[in-house]
Amino acid sequence: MDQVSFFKCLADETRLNIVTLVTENKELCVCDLTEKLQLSQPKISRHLALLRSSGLLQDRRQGQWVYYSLSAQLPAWCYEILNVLVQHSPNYLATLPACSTQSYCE
Amino acid sequence: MDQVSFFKCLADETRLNIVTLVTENKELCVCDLTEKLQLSQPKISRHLALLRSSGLLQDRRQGQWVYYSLSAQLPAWCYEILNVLVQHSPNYLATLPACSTQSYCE
DNA sequence: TGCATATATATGGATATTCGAATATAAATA
DNA sequence: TATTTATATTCGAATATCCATATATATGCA
Repeated sequence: MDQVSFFKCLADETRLNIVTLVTENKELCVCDLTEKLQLSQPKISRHLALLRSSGLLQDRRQGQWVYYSLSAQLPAWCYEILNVLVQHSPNYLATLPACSTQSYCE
Repeated sequence: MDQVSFFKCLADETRLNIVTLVTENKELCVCDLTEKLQLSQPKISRHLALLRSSGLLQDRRQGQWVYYSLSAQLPAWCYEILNVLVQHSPNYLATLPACSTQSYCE
């Protein structure tokens, strides 16, 4: 994970929100993110694919659900920056609805 | 300076190098950067304009030279992230040639 | 004023990014 | 097996980004 790739991951509002939420919550499934961010499933999924192929996130399938978390292989400076991020993340992220994790989290 | 704009500033190799060098050196003129990064003057200038209009850098003209430095108005999290950056900046930045600050720094 | 140096901007083309819509795949369950 | 739920991918269009080249502006000095 080089620095430019890392910042490209964060240089989009959707991806920044995804990464912030995943960092705060350790692990989230796709429908959690779809619900919390109120965005379409393909949009979330496309950004998750980019974050995964960049090496920032890792995924884990459990039954029908796929859970995303921060990759365990990141260099230290990535974690340091993400820590700064979540400590200064915009307040609205904290007020997003929780997810029932069933039926597209409706 | 919102987070997405900040990361867009850093999501380009040229701009990342400019910001890292300026953070390390407090203040640099355009020809310093042109020389250190071995890039064309218009290319450097274009990226500097973007960094200035984003509010990340401020400029100061002294005679024919324009000196760039980090904006003094940045939120704390920006400085924190930039500190992480310079402490983990790739080694090659440290070995770039110095600038004689005369005649396009030749 | 005229010229050299330092920096900025405009133009247009190439490439990359982002999106919505449609569709595909994978697992669970009836 | 057929259906439902969860997730992923493809496609084309719109937009954004980046670059090289050419040119403009600003300052200093003869």
